[in-house]
Amino acid sequence: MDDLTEMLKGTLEGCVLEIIGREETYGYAITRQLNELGFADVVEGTVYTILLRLERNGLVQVTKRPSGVGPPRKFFALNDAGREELAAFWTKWQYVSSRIDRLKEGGR
Amino acid sequence: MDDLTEMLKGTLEGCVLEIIGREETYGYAITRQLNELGFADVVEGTVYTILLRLERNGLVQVTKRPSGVGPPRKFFALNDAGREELAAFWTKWQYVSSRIDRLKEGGR
DNA sequence: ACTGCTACACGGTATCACCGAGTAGTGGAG
DNA sequence: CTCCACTACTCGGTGATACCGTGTAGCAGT
Repeated sequence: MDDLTEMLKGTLEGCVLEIIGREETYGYAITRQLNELGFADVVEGTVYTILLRLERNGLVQVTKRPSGVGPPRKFFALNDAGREELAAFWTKWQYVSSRIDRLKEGGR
Repeated sequence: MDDLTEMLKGTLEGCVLEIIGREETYGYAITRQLNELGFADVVEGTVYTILLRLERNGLVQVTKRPSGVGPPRKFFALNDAGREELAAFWTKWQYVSSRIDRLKEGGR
C-alpha cells in the first residue's frame, strides 16, 4: 500500500499511545510493531518524533534501561494524562470513522 | 465533538471527492453537506481550498452557472482522473481503518 | 577491522486543514 | 431605502503532523 502518510496524520500518534498503553515499551520495538501491523513504511524517525512529543506533552513516563543487545533503551509508559488522551483518541476515531463509513455506504 | 482537524487530514479531501462524485455540486452546498454529516466545524474556507486543489490537480470539471439566490456558483464534477482518485481513496481508507480497528480490538 | 542489527536524536521539508479578512449578489426587516 | 442576513467564492498566512536524511552509538559475529 503506497503513501498512507496523509491519512495517518492525527491517527499515528493515537496508535503509538495504544501500543504504549498495553505494556511499557520503547521506540525501536514500537516501530517494528507498527510495521507488522501493516504500516510498513512508518520509519523510526517518525516514531521518535511522536515519542518526543508525547514526552514534551507530559503523557508518558520515561525510564532508561540498558539493553544487552545494543544501546540503552528509553521505555515509555502511559501516565494518567496519557490514558485520558488515549481514551479521547478512540472516541474521536469512533466518531470520525463511523461517519466516513456512512458516507462511503451512500449515507447522507 | 471537538477539534477533529488533525484526524481529518488526508480524509476530508476524499469525502469531498465522494460528494462530488454523486452529483455535480458546488462549494457552499458541499460545506453544508459535510456539516450535516457530522463534521460541524468544517468551514467554507477549508472546502474551497480543497476544491481549488482538486481543480489544480485536474481531477474535476468546472462549470460556472448563475444562482438566482446569490452570486454565480462554480459546479464541480469528477472526470476520469477524479474517479480513479476516489477509488484509490476508498481503497486506502479501507486499508488504514481496518488496521486501526484491529489495533483497537486488541489485535497485534 | 568490517558489517549488520539495535537504538536514539535532530534539523529541515511537504502537505494539509484552518483562520481571517475581503469581495459580491440577492432579498427581507425596519 | 438602508441595513442586515444569507448565499457564494478567493486568497495569504498559520500550525500541526508525518517524513526524510543524516549522525551518533552499543553490541555481536565474521
